Amino acid sequence: MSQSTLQTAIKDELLSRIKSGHYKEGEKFPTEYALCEEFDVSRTTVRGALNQLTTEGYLVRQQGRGTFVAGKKVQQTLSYTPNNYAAQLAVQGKRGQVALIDISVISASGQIASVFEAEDNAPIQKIERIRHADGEPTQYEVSFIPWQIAPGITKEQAEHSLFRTLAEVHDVHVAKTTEALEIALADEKVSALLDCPLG
Amino acid sequence: MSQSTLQTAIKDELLSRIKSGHYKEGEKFPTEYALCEEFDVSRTTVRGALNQLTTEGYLVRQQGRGTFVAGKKVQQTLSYTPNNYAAQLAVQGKRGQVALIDISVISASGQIASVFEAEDNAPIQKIERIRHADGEPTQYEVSFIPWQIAPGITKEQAEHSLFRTLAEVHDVHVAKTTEALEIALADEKVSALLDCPLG
DNA sequence: GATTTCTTTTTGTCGTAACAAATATAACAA
DNA sequence: TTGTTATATTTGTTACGACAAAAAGAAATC
Repeated sequence: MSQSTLQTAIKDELLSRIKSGHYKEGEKFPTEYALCEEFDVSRTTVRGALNQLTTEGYLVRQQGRGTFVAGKKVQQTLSYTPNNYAAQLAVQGKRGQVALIDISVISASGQIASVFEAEDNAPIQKIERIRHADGEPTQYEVSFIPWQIAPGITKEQAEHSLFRTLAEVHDVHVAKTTEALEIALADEKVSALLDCPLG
Repeated sequence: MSQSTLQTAIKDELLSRIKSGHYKEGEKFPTEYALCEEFDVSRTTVRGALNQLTTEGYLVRQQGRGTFVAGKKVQQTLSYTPNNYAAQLAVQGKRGQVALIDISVISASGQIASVFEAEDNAPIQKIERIRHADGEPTQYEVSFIPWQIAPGITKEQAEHSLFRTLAEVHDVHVAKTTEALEIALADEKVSALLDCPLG
């Protein structure tokens, strides 16, 4: 079946269970030891699978309490940004374009951390883009999204399913990603942004 | 110093070295065993630190070759991330909330002015908001819109237009998502953003 | 009954060890 | 030189074990 590793196999099995609703959302998930027995593997392997699912946003773990299924929550929210913008433009009969200026991962600090109620140094993705309408720039936007919410893509996803899912989706066309994105050391940037006093 | 774990301590140390340019971008990074010796810890711990840095986009690892500092050319993970958003976004649509943090008018300067090809001191509307999903903050966003393009966006409109457009969202499609790469002038950006004078 | 204390459960961290898999390097042969 | 083969390096996976830390639950004490 799974030509990959044990970890991945178990992860896939658990993921399918989650999606099928076998485990109720928001509540209990089998403990590590329970899974060790069920799959007859070591705790290392189980934790590997659970950690993958956690970073991808399917599970939430808490020391001393247990592991919980994360409600479908978040991946959807992001859709509003482009959709909403497209809707606004459609009303005006214009066509939209989005130029990605910079995308990078920074670590949470100060106000950003407090906004998301995240720990310090939690990875946060920062996206800068310019929206165009009919060729003219209309909006300059900076977004901060916690890494857990929009988890980084996994190796598999990057290799196969990504463009397929993109094709299956609406008419979202993604141009090739050619060049270099700057991997900022963006701590300075953030602190600069944070110095921007709010009203 | 670091009251955290060994992993985190080593991760922070390595991260500071990366940022300080101690390790050249795009190329060699010490091997796991080398780091084991240097810090006198087990491979488990070193790998923990390295994996953190990898998922945060600072390192790229390759079996058989080694670990490398993620420079401008090795950014597979990050470059795919926006695609991932696009993929995930179109899959489902649900409800979200938007909290308006601040809306104000600033005068164009530096980077902002050049983005819009506007004169200096041209009025620009600045909007800060936080997007929530299921009560949890998922995105912190700052937008800059020239006054001529969208004159007089009031607080009410900013809060309500979203929900109105949400109704129309379904068949509206994102026309195009291009990724334009600009390398970056990060310093000017920072200072430009710093300049934003609030009322 | 309410509070404190102990015990149990569960996840987090760190260590050791062995092997697999992918790559690089060196040695050798044609 | 070129191609092949063998060897070494390096990261990936899995196992086992021990203890720490956090939370929940039970028991004891006031």
